Amino acid sequence: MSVGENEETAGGPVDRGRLDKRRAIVEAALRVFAQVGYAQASLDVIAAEAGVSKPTIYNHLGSKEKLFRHVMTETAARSNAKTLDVLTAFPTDPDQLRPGLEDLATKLVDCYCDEQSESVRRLLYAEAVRFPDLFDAVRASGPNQFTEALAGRLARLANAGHLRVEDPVRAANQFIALVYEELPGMSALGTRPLDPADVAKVVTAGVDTFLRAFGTEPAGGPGKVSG
Amino acid sequence: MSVGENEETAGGPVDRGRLDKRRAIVEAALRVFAQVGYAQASLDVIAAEAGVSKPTIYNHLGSKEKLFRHVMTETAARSNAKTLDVLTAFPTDPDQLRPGLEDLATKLVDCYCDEQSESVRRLLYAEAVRFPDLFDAVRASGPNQFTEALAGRLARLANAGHLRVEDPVRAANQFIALVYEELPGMSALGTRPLDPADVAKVVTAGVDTFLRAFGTEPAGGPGKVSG
DNA sequence: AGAAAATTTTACTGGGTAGTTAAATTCTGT
DNA sequence: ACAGAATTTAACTACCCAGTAAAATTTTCT
Repeated sequence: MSVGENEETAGGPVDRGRLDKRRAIVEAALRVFAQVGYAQASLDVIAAEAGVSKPTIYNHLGSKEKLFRHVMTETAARSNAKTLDVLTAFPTDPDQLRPGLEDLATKLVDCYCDEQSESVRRLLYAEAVRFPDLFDAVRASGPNQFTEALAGRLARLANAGHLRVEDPVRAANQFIALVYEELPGMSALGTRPLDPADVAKVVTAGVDTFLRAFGTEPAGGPGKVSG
Repeated sequence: MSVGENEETAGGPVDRGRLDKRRAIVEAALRVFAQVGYAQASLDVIAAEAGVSKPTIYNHLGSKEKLFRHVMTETAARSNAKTLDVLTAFPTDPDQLRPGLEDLATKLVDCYCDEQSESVRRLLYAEAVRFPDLFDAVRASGPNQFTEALAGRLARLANAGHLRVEDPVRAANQFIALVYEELPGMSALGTRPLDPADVAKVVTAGVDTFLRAFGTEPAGGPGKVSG
C-alpha cells in the first residue's frame, strides 16, 4: 500500500493531516503553475509554498507530470461544476426572457472569469501541444456539457414558441460567444481586473444581439438602443 | 563548413548570407517555441534546427528573451498584415451582402487558423503572465486594428441603411465572435486539422445570426434554414 | 508504555541549459 | 593577392531542477 487514502476510514487526525497536506500541495501547485507555467514551475518552490518538503509531493502525487494532470483535472472539475450550476438560473418565464438571459449570462461570465478558471484556461492553452488529452478531457467535461445543457433549455423555449432556434447547439455556442466575446482580451486572459461595468455592457449587448437574432418579438423591442 | 552559402545572390552575397541565417534563426525559433513552449525551448535545439550554432543566436538577437520577443512581434506583424488585408474583400454591393460577408468571414477565419497565427496565439496565452507587454502590443497592432477597420465598414453600411447597427465597434466584435466562435475548441487551438466543411458551417451560421440581428431584411430571408 | 510501520525530511545525484570566451573562418579594402 | 575586421564556431562555466536514498520523526497497534 503506497498511497492508501481511504476516504471511508476518515475520522482519525492522521488521515486528516495527510489530506490537508495533499490539498495544500495541490493548491500551491495551481498557484505556482498559473504564475510561472508548467516548465518553469519548480517542485521546490511548490513544496515551500505548500509548507511541505519535496519528496512529500512525490509520495502523494508521484511525479511533476502527474501533479500537473491532477491539479488541472481537479480544478477544472470544480470550475465546471460551478458553471453547470449556473443553468439553475435559466429563465423559465417567457415574459422575463431578456432579464433572465442577462442574469444567466452575467453568472456565466462570472464563472468564466473566475481566477482559477482563467488559470486553468491559460495553462490548457499553454500546454495544448504537450498535453492534448488534458485539453480534450477538460473540454469534454466542461464547456461541451454546458453547451449541451444550454442547448436543451433553448430548444425547450423554441418549442414553446418563445425563441426561433433551428440548431440549438449552435445557438448555445453563439450565445456563449456573444456574451463572453471580448472579455479575455479585455482582462488580458484574467491577468488584469475587469471593470464590472464593462462586463455588464458586454453581457447586455450580447444578449441584445442574441434576442435580435433568435427572439420572437419585433426587432428593437424592449431592449434599450443606444450603447 | 556548414551548409548553404549561396553566392548567387545579386547585391551583396554577404549580407544576404547573414540575413538568411538571421531569418533561419527566427523561423526555427518560432517552430521550437510553438512546439515546446518558451521555457522548454533550448537554444541549442533552436540553433541546430536553424543550422547555426548557439552564439550566433546571441550575436544576432542578444538573449533568449529578446529572441522570443522578436519572434513574437515579427510573426504577429506578418499575421496581422494578412488579416487586415482581408478587409479588401469587404462587400460594397448591398445586394451581395450575405455572400460578401460569408466570403469575408471565411478569409478572416482562414487567417486566424493559420498555423503561425495559432502558434503565436498559444504562446501569447501561455506567457501572458510573464510577458504582459507582448500581449498588449500584439493585440493593439492586430485584433484591435482589425476590429476598428471592420467597425468603420459596418458603420458605412449602416449609414447607407443596409444594416441596423448602433455601436459599430461592438457589432464588429460580435461579428468576429460569431464566425470565429468555436473554432479554437474544434481545432484544439490549432493543434489538430479542421474539416473545411465544418468551418464553412460555423461561418455560415455566424453570418446568418449576424444578419438576423443587424440586417434590414425580414428575418429568415435568403439564408437557408436547416443546418 | 513500547515496538513496528509509515511518512516526512535532509542531503545528494545526474542531466540539462543560458550565457561566455578564445580560436577558426570568412569577408572587405587596397 | 594580402592584411585587417567581423563573424561563426567549438568548448566551457556556473547554475538549476526533477527525482532518489537513507535518516529522523510521527503515528498506530498491542
